[in-house]
Amino acid sequence: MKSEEVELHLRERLLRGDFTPGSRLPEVKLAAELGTTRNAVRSALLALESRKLVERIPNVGTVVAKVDFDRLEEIYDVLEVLEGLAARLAAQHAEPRDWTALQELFAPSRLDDAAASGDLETFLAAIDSYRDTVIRLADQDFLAETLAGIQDQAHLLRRRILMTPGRMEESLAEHRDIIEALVRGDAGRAEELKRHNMKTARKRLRRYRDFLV
Amino acid sequence: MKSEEVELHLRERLLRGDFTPGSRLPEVKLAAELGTTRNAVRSALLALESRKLVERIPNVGTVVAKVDFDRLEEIYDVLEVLEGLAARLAAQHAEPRDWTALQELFAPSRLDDAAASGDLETFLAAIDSYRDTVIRLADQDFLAETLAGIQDQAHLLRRRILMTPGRMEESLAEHRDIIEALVRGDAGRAEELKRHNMKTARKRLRRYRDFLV
DNA sequence: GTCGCTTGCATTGTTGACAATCCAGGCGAC
DNA sequence: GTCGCCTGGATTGTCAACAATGCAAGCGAC
Repeated sequence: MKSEEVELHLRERLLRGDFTPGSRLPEVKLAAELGTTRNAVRSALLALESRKLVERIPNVGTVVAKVDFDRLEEIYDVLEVLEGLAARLAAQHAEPRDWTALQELFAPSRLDDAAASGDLETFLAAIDSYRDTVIRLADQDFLAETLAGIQDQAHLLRRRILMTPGRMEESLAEHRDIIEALVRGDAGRAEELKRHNMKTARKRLRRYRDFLV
Repeated sequence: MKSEEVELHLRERLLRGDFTPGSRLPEVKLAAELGTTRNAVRSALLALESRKLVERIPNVGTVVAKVDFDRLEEIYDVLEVLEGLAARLAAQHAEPRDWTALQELFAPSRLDDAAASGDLETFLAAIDSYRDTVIRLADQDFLAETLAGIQDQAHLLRRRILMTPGRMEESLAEHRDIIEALVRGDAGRAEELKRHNMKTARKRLRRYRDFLV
């Protein structure tokens, strides 16, 4: 198992929440588990540190990054303008027919059941489709990379925010509005609506603060 | 010389433009130059790769990152919304008296000579003061880190854009407007003006494309 | 001349052993 | 009992030697 595979593997597990924040990630143990060398694990952890997914304390060890609440609010501020930018660029670059798949996915009554019953995985998959489509149509590699790096850090919280009462319905309605603006090619409105969507997420982050952390 | 010192040292030189893009950075040669070990250089280069300042080609070597023009336009799109965000947050968080130093620095006729005579270093120092002040007053660590990482990648071009005819005067006028809005605490206007400032920089990037690369 | 092969060099990649560091637990002085 | 010291174990950090890789120059066949 090469260093990059180890990094990918660990990243998956970290994003899924398999490791509890603050728990230790000893190089030798991981190397044994994954059937690889300590160095491969080591450089993978080094890379994950630069993504802020783990924290390395010199001569002590590596621990899973803790979610700092104030920092998460800051992350959402940044995400707001960047996701808004992505929506704007996508609206500018795309043709109406580029949106058909997304339109169908978010068509009336298509996702209402998932939202009402709290089917997180289905709903998350839909939101991810939105993201992937927008980022692809925005056609900006640098923005895509930047967003990916930031979203990694907010990934765990995102799931929990969606689990707060009524969030899926709220988010669903907001995304339907956004997509409508995107299809119309109304870049300014799409940006505005996406930023609004991030703002409402951020409000919940603050409101349910004690439950989410 | 420890790995982090090597990284800092190389970063300085890369940002100053000491190495021509595409030139090679052999681990052994650098280690000898800096009086350190190959390992220290190696991990420094690894870290610089994640900042996109150098490019590492497996089994071949490390080269100074080339400036890809399309990518730089994308970077400026992202910088536009993030610097705008920083200005907005700073205007929201700061008191009028927080701006006195910046006001004095950008006071009428203070920087006009530097702009007119093309004194890049003086002018850059002033712009850096603006940045530092805004980022400090915005008081958001995450935004500061994100911006720092991105600005590193655009640093070389920034100097060249300022050298295009009339840019310093243009930028000076724009910054005076921005600062005026900041002092008034007009967050929306400050954001708008800073974004405008980045847009005019981006226009020059495009206009002088062939000269800048 | 040019194509393909080979050989040598420069460079990075990997490995294993050893050094440095930190932390916890135990032990003794008071 | 508590404070301070010390020691053992766990973990990361460093190093030097060796392996693997890729590139370019040189050489020969045609």
